[in-house]
Amino acid sequence: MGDRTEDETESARVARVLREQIVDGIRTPGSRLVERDLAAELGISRVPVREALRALAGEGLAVPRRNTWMTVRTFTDRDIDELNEVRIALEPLAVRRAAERRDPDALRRMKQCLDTQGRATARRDATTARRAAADFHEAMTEASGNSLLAEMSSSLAGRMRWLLGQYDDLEPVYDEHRELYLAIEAGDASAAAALARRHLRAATTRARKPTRLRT
Amino acid sequence: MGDRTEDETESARVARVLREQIVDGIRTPGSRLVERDLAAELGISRVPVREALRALAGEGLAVPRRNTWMTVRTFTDRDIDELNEVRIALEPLAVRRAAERRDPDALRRMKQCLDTQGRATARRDATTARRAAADFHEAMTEASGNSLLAEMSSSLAGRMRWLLGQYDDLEPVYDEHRELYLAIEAGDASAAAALARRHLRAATTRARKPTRLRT
DNA sequence: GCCTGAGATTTGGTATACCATTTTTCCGCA
DNA sequence: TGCGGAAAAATGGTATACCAAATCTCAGGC
Repeated sequence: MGDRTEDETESARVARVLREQIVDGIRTPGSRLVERDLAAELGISRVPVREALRALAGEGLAVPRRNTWMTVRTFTDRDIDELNEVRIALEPLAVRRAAERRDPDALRRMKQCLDTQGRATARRDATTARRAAADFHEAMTEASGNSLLAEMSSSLAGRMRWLLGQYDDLEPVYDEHRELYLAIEAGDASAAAALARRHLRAATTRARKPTRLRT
Repeated sequence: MGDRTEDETESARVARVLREQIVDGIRTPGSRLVERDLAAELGISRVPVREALRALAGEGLAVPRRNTWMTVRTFTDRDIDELNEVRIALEPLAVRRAAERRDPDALRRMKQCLDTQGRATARRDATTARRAAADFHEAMTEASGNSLLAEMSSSLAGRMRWLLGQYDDLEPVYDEHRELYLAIEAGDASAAAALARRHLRAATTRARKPTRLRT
């Protein structure tokens, strides 16, 4: 999918491909990300690969070392806790602002993501459901009207998509997103913020279970 | 200063130099950042300059356009409000955690920055005072023990340094930092969080005054 | 005088090449 | 057999070169 000649730079394309592979677990945590090898693999030169790797490092999906190869990040329980702690600081604010604004375009985008997520969840299409869930979060932070807040959340998107990939039961995620959307659409800022906090606390426990099991 | 042969990559050095020039206003908002020109100016090739510019764009100090030059970011009142809104979400959390941990090393680093800031403020050395104030914030978020939180704050550091450069009276900033430090050192998490919120509200009004005056 | 648009110029995107540093390999020795 | 350590290989950092796209300039027409 998406191999068309978009007017996307090679660098952006490579970043997208690698990000996908990392969050989907195709690139296993700890494995090397060697500029030359990736360039050869993708049939391009090192320069765009290099830029893509820097971008992934910025998103916390790749770990750079001095003068040596990067590796795919290994997420720990502590990383998950830190991520959720930051999200609990940012997302209730985002949904509160979104509920205050009720921007029609933003609401429409959220609704679209939500419906896609709902359909994908119903037919057990985990990949699509996860992607739609991530898109919903992005649309939500954009609906806040605070572009910096949206930018910060977007820099967490990779980590969040990885996190979503860790658990299989995606129904509760859809249900909670739906409640969240309804509260925002209704303009109930306090309720929306409360739901966001609850959603995040639930996400913490959901994520920890499978991680703990394979210890 | 700092022209020694550190084992810093050219790319990092260029980023540091440009960041300094931007927050100090030597590169005026809206002015072009042309890879070739900067490379010639610094006597190096385009590659490290390119990487530095990407980094600055990530920090929100440079604005990239499609297939064209970047420009130095022009900050608006709205940008300031958005920045402070995000800081109000993140920093009280950081100081709360810092007060709960009271890590001796972290406290020592904070104290050191604070003292430097105090001395520089007393002798009206605005440049040093601003840098020390920024370092204090960084030490504070690191003291939280949440590395992601520290990373997020660090990505805001450039914008914050720009913001600090906008106002001249640095004494209140020092006073508030000192109170903040004392609360954290005393382990009073709630007081520390409250002080952080107050500090940020004060920062908003301080920053807006000079911006408004030159409208 | 002002718009238009085609050619010249500027500029970022990518490819290739070389170098310094780090990592790996593997031989000789205890 | 295990352990330095030096040579070899791997790898990121930087420089240079070329290309396509965007921007700028300016002559020509209204």
